[in-house]
Amino acid sequence: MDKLILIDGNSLLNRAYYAMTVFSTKDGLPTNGIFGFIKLLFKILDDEKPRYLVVTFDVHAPTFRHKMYDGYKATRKPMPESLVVQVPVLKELLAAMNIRTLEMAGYEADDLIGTLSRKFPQTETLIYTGDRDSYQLIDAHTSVCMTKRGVSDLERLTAENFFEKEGITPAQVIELKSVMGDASDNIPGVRGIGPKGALALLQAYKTLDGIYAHLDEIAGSTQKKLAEHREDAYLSHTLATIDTDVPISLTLDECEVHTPFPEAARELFSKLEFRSLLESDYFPSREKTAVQFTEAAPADLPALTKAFAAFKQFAFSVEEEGVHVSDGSHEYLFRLRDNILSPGFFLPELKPALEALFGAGKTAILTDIKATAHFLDEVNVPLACDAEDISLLRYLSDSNTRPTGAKEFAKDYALPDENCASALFKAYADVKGRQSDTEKKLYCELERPLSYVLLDMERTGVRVDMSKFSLFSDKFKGEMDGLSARIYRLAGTNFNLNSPFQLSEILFERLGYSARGVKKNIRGGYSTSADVLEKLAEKHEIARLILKYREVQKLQSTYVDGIRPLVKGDIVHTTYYQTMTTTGRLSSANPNLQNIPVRTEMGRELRKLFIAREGNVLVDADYSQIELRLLAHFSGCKALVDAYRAGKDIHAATAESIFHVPHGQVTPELRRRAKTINFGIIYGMSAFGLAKDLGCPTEEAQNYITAYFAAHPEVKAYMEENVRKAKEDGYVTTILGRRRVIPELKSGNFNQRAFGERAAMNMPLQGSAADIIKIAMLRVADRLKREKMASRLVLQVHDELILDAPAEEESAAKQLLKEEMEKAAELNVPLIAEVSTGKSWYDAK
DNA sequence: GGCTTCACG
DNA sequence: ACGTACGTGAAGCCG
Repeated sequence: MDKLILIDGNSLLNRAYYAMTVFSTKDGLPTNGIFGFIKLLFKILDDEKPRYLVVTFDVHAPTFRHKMYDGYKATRKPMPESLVVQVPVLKELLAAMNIRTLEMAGYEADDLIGTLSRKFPQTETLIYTGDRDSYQLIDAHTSVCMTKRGVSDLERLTAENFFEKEGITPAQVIELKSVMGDASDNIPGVRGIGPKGALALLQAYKTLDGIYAHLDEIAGSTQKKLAEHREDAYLSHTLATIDTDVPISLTLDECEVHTPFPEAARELFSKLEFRSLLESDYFPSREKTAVQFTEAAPADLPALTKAFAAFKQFAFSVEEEGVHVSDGSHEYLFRLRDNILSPGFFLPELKPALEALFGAGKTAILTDIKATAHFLDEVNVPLACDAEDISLLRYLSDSNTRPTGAKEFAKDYALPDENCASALFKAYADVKGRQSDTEKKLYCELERPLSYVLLDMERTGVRVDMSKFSLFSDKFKGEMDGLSARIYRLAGTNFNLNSPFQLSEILFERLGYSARGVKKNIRGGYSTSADVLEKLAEKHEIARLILKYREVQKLQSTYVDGIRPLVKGDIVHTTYYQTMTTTGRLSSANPNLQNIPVRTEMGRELRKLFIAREGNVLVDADYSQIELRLLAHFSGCKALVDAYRAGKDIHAATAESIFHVPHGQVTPELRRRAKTINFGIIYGMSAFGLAKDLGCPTEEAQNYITAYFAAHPEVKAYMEENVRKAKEDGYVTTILGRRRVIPELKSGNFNQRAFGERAAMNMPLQGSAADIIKIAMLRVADRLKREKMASRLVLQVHDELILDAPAEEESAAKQLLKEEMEKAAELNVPLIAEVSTGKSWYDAK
């Protein structure tokens, strides 16, 4: 007999959800319920090998099964938002797997299951649910698998074993419930009679009718209760009875399970990051790549060189164990001794082969052009051919992805590790195939060319004044010694000043300072962050000293001790990451040269470390308020546009309009506040955040926001439209069409959603500024080359570019830099770059 | 390895 | 009705 499986979708999804901790995809979509559900589904398929299977769902439409009973299900807890969002995804997944689902407005899942179980008596029917009502459906061809704890722990109840386990017949399930009721379903039953009483009555009289037919035989209070609640009992009988006559037009054939599942299902599984489930037999095994795999040795070198020279398109990847090269039909691995990429060993021998491989006229498929070029630099092999960068391609299609190596890429394409370079072929074809026109343009005209500019910047590096390190180091050490001694004396004890936990003990326990309103840390200590210390500093010398100590300690550890070991000769080479941020900005690391201090004088002094080469000057240009100008541009806000066109001080102008101050009468304090508010706008301002920054009550901050939006209605409209559209489309875009998908907007968590909204407001501004400076970098690099200048781009700090320029090129470089930066975008307000020069970064400001 | 703190735009 | 600004990288602590 063929088996038919009926699954109560909502019930099992619910069980699966609560059976495991909530986890999500990297995009923030919770998937734990779906995962558990599918795991169970696979187990059912494995164990039962059913020919037919249907998953039913409730439709939460206004019409309920029992309209006449208003309180029905009123006591059930609402589904948590992180489960609600999983329902449509599960349905989509089942559809992709070609699994029949069924839902009908006005009918609960158990009505559909009840009907189906009666509709196909020629099958052996198994019902999977967590709803005990379904026991009434058990008959000779129908059994119920009840979820116990978790999802995979199931109890199977059949016509044979049901009476033994439950002490009643399946038919009596309804009868029992009519008497005892069910609080979770709001079935009243007979008030005052519980499970035990109900069971005893049923054992004596079989049915509800039987009980009432013999009412006079029943003793005292029970009789009284039964008589009083007769109506409730019969209502309950109706409520508890599953409808087995729903008009369903579904044939058995339509319920057939077809395995393996279609390719669409594999894609969705992979999107949901269900990698372990993809290993099951329910997915067609991918065509084994016909790639031959060779562990190549230097002895083969002449032959290899010849073979490599013939490759038109090839994938190349450097891994821990060695170098992989593949032309799609043959993959070579050059194993490196002791897993160390040591340029002194083996690699130089490979040089002729690598030169042949990366020769002009070919195409290299890489996971990272810039990193590969650096690798080739070690053996002096030029990257002379065209190159494709899969990381950049993927980043442009989804900036939320974290950078990964070739092996991680290969995993997504379900190929074995040893073929990782061959997998890059597939990855490349796949990513390229999905590319939109905008992405293509951004890739070909912006990001890929930029990676070569960044490569040059990294190779060039920034010159460092080595003699300054020890001067700073000594100065900072002296400061810290003095400060720590005074701090320990005030504390009355020595402790680890760098431990926030120990510090909080000293401040809030030993010294007993008020911890009112101070945030607690995870380990129970109070926060000792700068804003907390600043409050204490009004009264307490020790807090002032700690703040000073922290500042010096930071300068010493991060900038002096952190950077010094990274200097080669007198040049420091940072690494720019092009696929790290969600907005399109670059990031810088090892060392990070994008956060060199500037805000305090002592910190700013560190910029004296970064100097021009011998006989050169640093030419430094930064955009003036590029994000605010972009806001003016995008929103068309008249006040902002007019102010910028008139060349006004924008923060003063903002102050005038929101504080209603006559022109020219803005105090420095008001201007400072307006500036903070302007920043707040760019960040997707909240009253709370603004209040924290201004150090004023939240209500006051809210008033400022209200005043700002009253004076700038177009900005308000622009922000609202951004959020609205982001919610509709799921993403926001920049001036060049760069996308950021914001999955948080769909989150069930309020904070996550609010975060998504702020990100939706900020990204178009921050991202467009990033786009624009990238254009400027390409043009600056291009012009320097065309004009055969010796000036070199050496630094990018988000809205700032720095050239290391020979003294004789100084004025040409200044002009070129300013011009290209300002011409990089045409906005409806002026785009201004302010340029200055100096021997050091400190002087060039 | 996560948490806290803090440097920058 | 819920706790916050947007985007990064690095250091030190602590388990």
